Amino acid sequence: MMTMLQAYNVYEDRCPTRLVLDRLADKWALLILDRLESGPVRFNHLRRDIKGISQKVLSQTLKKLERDGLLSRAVFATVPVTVEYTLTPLGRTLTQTVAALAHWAEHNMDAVLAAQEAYDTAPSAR
Amino acid sequence: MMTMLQAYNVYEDRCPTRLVLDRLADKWALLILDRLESGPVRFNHLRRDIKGISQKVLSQTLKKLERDGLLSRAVFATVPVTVEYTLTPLGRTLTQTVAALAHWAEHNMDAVLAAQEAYDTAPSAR
DNA sequence: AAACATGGTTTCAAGTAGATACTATAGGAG
DNA sequence: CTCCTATAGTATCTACTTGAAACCATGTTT
Repeated sequence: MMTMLQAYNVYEDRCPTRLVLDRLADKWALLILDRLESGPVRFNHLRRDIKGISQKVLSQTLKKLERDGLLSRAVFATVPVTVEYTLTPLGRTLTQTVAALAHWAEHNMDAVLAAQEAYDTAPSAR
Repeated sequence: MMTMLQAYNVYEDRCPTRLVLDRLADKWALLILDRLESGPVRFNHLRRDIKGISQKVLSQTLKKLERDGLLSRAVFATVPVTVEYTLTPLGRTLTQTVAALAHWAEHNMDAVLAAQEAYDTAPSAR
């Protein structure tokens, strides 16, 4: 299948890639995708693992990611119904990049915190 | 310098990496960092290149990125004053990952749009 | 004098996120 | 029988953030 890569440009306002970037440039979406890398996870399990996310935002974010084809939703008719979220192959192509971003944050925290402190205590007029 | 990598965990609510992820999980910040990869750019040049960004948001985002030590701000006393923004070495370590994310969006647009259409036209109860 | 360029700040309306409470179903404890 | 637990969400209300537009200060061009 041939694709015209030049037809898409994230810098353009009306380019559909902006819609995708909007979705990816979302703290919760990144954390969810990263968390799903190791296998399927249930709703409340995600809620407990990703500290600070609310039920509403988790629900909304999962719905958007499913709509984008990045993860799939499987319902099991267990006693309290179980819902499992799994990365799709498309979603799987993303996680490596996403993980790199999340892990950059972990590795470069010290430098960023130092920069913030230097900035905040700088004597120059700001 | 030894760092305790295990001390940081993006899934934890109060972990400082969350602050960094908040910054990176920002559409405009990603676009700015990506745009600066090829060299220093002036304020209004960024504004024109990144279609749809407002002056206020550009100004605020640049300030945050400068505070985080990801880019530096240089003022030149030209006739209308010129301000140039440049990636710092720290910022430079990020751009490859950021570029990968932006370019994932460009490469996988077709699949995402197809998934959205399939989702929206699905007969299943949603 | 009016328009335009620079790099911003201010203001205000509108949209979004978060906290909390609520729904529905069914098993087990008392 | 009633209460508490668990599941996976939805509804509501408030507080914050975003975006659009106007404004500011300077100086050069028309």
